[in-house]
Amino acid sequence: MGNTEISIENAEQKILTAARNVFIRKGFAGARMQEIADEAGINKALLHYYFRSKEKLFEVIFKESFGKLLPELADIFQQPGSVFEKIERFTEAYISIVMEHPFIPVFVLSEIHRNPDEFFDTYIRQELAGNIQIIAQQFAVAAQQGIIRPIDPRQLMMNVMSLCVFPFVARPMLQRIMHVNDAAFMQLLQERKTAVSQFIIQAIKP
Amino acid sequence: MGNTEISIENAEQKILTAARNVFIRKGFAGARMQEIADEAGINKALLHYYFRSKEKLFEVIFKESFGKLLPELADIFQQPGSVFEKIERFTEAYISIVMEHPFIPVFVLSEIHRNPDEFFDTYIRQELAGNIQIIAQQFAVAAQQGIIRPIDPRQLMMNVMSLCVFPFVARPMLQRIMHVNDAAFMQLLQERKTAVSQFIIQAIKP
DNA sequence: TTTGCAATTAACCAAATGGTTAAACCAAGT
DNA sequence: ACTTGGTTTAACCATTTGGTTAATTGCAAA
Repeated sequence: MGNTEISIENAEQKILTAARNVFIRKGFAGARMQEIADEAGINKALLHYYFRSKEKLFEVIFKESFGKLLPELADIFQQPGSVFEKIERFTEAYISIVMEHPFIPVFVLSEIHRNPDEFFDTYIRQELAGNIQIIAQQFAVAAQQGIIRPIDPRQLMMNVMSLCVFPFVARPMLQRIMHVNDAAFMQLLQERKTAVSQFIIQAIKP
Repeated sequence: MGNTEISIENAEQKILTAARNVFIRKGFAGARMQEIADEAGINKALLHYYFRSKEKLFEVIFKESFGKLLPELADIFQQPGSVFEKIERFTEAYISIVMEHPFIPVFVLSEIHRNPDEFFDTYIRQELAGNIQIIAQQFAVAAQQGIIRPIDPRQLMMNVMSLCVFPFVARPMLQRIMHVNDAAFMQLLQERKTAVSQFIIQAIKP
């Protein structure tokens, strides 16, 4: 009966999955090791056997999640193309990736409040800081050349981020406000991949 | 020496101020009653004397904060005016109010994850649910009449909210990314009051 | 001055929590 | 059969935490 592929997960995987869910529901401080153990169907001591501490466990999950997002996004503004193309690629990539890992923005949000400096030093300063300067510069140049309407590049950057991130962090409220179930919300996000870039481009094209 | 106006706060006020700060820094689960007491410069038992429990204390602060925002926003879409005017008023009002109470969006965000149903039932369903339907309806009608470009009203609503809320919840990261101090960030928010509505209107006008 | 009542505190408590330990389990190798 | 190694568990521990209690303080009315 060879079938240890998906049906039977090993303890480590079960822990990671359970921990991810609990951390999402409760946040870092609110999460309980016992609850994670219960949800994983294993003994609490096993958590510490595989991952030394609550902090370490969270770190593993956080890095694993966030590590998926950063490189792909960083890449986009390196490659050639017009500002419009880059915005299209960025929003499409961000929403696509995060649709498959919806917990990432919530984690990031909670981390930047819990530990802003360490978060920034660990993930942003090295991997993104340069790119962000480049993006702002590209926006500024485009505005100067009349390729896009005059706009503070920092406001534009905030706008792009806002439109991508917010639906994921506000999802529990948005679904209730708009009376949409999970499937319908995923459909909205699907449409949003192009809706956001169209919205932005319409707003900034001369 | 009559001067018990501002300089000398009573214990209750000191507690509320301290609690607000600690809840912002640590979130509900991460906040410690002892830390609040220390920051208020009073004994921990006094917290329970004035506010029965941690939950109650948080509730008082949350309601007090959120109560400032809701009525003013709800009002805007009731009053007459074009869609454009309403968007202008909404973004201006939201950013203005929240600039003076920057903790509100963070509280709301954490509450909709901690207790989505209760939050929705308590604050949204009664006070805003109707208005939100009205807004969506107004957007839909405007699109149909060609007053604004064709756009899914739900996407447009999410866009408006995104652009207003995000800078406040992502502030610790944004300031580091953009290398701006508190004063400069406030200046950015100040400019954002009109920048956001201009951005939206530019995006949706035919 | 005394009484009374709200405000404030130190000391305490039970429950919860992250983490540890020593023993048991179990599959593979000999 | 027996050892060996990683895996898993039950029981335990020290500390933290929200909350309580009983005593003290301060102050205004009688």
